[in-house]
Amino acid sequence: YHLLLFSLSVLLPRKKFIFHYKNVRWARGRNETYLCFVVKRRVGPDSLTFDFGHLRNRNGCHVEMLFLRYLGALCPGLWGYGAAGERRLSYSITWFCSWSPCANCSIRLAQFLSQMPNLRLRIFVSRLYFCDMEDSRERDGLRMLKKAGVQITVMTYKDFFYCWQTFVARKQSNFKAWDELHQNSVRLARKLHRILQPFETEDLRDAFKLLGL
DNA sequence: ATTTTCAAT
Repeated sequence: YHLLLFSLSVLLPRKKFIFHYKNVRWARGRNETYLCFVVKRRVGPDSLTFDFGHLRNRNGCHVEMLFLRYLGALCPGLWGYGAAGERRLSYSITWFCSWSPCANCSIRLAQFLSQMPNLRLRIFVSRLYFCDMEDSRERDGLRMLKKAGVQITVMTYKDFFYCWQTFVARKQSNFKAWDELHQNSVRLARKLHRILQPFETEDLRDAFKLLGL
């Protein structure tokens, strides 16, 4: 586990971070997904411990599922197999992913989290994965995650800045925003907001459209 | 105007 955690903690090369987290509309060649995470563990009323690192998808395993595999090592006591009568530890995990989760990962995550009331998950995404079609399974998946209590947010400048400071081998260089970072982030945030609206709203909108209102 | 996606070759 020590070896594992060490390998998770290596900082991302600058170019790799920029290429994979760039929130461009047409993300050609981003055939990998990166996940930068911060794990906070509540050890007392006023004290926390931190763990952080990054992962990449490997061998056909999506990075979210890879993260779940490592969760036991990252979050000791999450499953409550400590001493008898000992309370389960509470964790909050924030991750920053270059793509939003696919439908299957969303379903698996939602199922998993429903059994883990002591685990809070916040997901920041740079780009939305296969969410163009109104009826895409990925859209359904994101709604399921929200229903499971996951906070899903599109990354803004401050999030990229934070990631740069935290996960990147930046060698004292400051984060420089790429062209259209802000516009792309706003566009994607609006899109995500529409996706996460309850179904009724879309139904109403369709009804209004039908009525010509 | 059109372009892409946790590859496959």
